[in-house]
Amino acid sequence: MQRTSQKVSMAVIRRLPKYYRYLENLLNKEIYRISSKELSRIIGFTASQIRQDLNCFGGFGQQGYGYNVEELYKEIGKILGLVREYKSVIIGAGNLGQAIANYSDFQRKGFKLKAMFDINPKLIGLKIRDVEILDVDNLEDFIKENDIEVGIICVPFSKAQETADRLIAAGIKGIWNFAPFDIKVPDNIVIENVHLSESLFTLSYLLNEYNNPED
Amino acid sequence: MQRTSQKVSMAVIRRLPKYYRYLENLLNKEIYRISSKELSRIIGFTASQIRQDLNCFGGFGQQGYGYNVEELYKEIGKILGLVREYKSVIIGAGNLGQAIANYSDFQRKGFKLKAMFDINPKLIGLKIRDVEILDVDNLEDFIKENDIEVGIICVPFSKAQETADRLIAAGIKGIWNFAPFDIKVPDNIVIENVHLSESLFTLSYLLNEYNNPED
DNA sequence: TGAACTCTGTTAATTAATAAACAATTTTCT
DNA sequence: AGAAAATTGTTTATTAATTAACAGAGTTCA
Ligand SMILES: NC(=O)c1ccc[n+]([C@@H]2O[C@H](COP(=O)([O-])OP(=O)(O)OC[C@H]3O[C@@H](n4cnc5c(N)ncnc54)[C@H](O)[C@@H]3O)[C@@H](O)[C@H]2O)c1
Ligand SMILES: NC(=O)c1ccc[n+]([C@@H]2O[C@H](COP(=O)([O-])OP(=O)(O)OC[C@H]3O[C@@H](n4cnc5c(N)ncnc54)[C@H](O)[C@@H]3O)[C@@H](O)[C@H]2O)c1
Repeated sequence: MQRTSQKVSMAVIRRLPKYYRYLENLLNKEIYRISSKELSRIIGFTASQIRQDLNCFGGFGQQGYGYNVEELYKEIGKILGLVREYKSVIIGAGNLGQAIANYSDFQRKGFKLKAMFDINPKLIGLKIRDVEILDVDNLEDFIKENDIEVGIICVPFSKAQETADRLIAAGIKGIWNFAPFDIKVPDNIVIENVHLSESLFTLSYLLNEYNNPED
Repeated sequence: MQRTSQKVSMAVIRRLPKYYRYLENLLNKEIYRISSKELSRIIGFTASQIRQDLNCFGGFGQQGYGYNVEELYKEIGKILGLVREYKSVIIGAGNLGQAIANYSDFQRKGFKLKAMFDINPKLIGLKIRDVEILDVDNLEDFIKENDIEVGIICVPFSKAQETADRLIAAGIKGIWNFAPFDIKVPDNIVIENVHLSESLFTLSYLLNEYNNPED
């Protein structure tokens, strides 16, 4: 077990959700024990990296045996903070906002959607899966009154920063942003920018790289 | 200019779309010249990294002057392969598939949506922005007849790999996958897995890290 | 025009991330 | 029970990524 709790690198942190997903799959297959070597084979990281990653948070394995899948799954869930609920709201109830609202997996992992907000009168008052679309004018009041912690930004990119600023002023703790804009937040606020177009353009690059081999 | 065209690292490649986006913003603000130092200030990478990244592909700047924004934007567009069209299809016309189909930005960057496919008879025959939802039974024929290059997977995770296999067998070149499953593809096929839940769980981790400072 | 200044491209130095190695411990099997 | 095999946690080595440094080329402006 790591004694000195020094800062864990983002590279490690971003691998944790992948471990979590693969462990969940193992449990669903009723596999209750796994070695770093075998996990390496299915997840694609080296066994060494898996052991080192996990050891950033504690010694969850046992020499000669490996890891108990259920225990490790629970531990990583704790590390990721998936052991409690996060009251959340979506701002921008358009195509993407509605798609996310309709997606139950995030709710099941603790992200409870309490309301959606929009500026378009035609959308205000509608419900998506029991969650009402409210007038964005009520955003601050709702966040304060309901102790909302997470805001999911699905507004056009030109409104993304101002929406974030309103969320932060109202007391939000974290922002999940889908607008193609790098939202700036103060140090005590957590931001995760998604940027789907960057993923698509990477695909585009790789498509051409293959067509024009440079080696 | 880099003489030997050695392999560019994925770290660099994944930064290119960000350069592209910021340069587009600069052009919209009618800024036609920029130094690595100033770009560093607005994009958040070090000036040194910017110069080194760009130099993987050529000497686009000029000593004493900086970079011509329009020229650099065009060059990166070429590098990313955003100078031609990619005929694409979406498989899975549910919440996310429809949201992506309704999003015009990707089309504007060259990703032309030619059809959507679903297994649900209630959806088959409907149109999203002039694009028809077809029976997934016709997937292979459509891809071959229309020279489709890119498949966007929006089916449930349990159908993701088999959908990919069908796409590949039919001659697709690249796959953009939104299902929470790491799709395996042969070497000559490009895959970009999105994994929104990994992004959300990273946010969750960071929310808790802040609450339990470890330093 | 020319001196002072700017800024790139590129190499060198530093830091971070990944992989390998291995002692210590536990399991497995006879 | 005891030897052989397996597997972790952790240290060390290696590779990759980032940052710094700076010569040389080009710009700016009096
Ligand atoms: N749909 C996609 O597939 C997709 C993909 C990548 C990125 N995005 C990004 O996600 C965001 C949403 O995309 P979309 O396709 O859902 O767009 P959309 O136009 O369907 O929805 C945007 C919604 O935001 C609302 N809105 C506008 N200003 C607002 C404000 N100030 N406060 C509250 N609501 C406001 C609009 O009324 C609209 O309902 C955009 O930034 C887009 O660039 C979307
Ligand atoms: N909606 C989101 O916000 C979101 C977020 C993250 C990930 N995802 C992932 O994206 C995928 C789609 O999500 P969704 O919310 O749109 O789900 P959805 O259920 O709304 O849509 C899935 C669609 O796929 C169709 N389908 C099922 N099997 C098929 C097959 N074999 N061939 C063709 N079509 C088939 C279904 O009929 C349905 O219309 C899922 O894998 C989901 O996990 C969605």
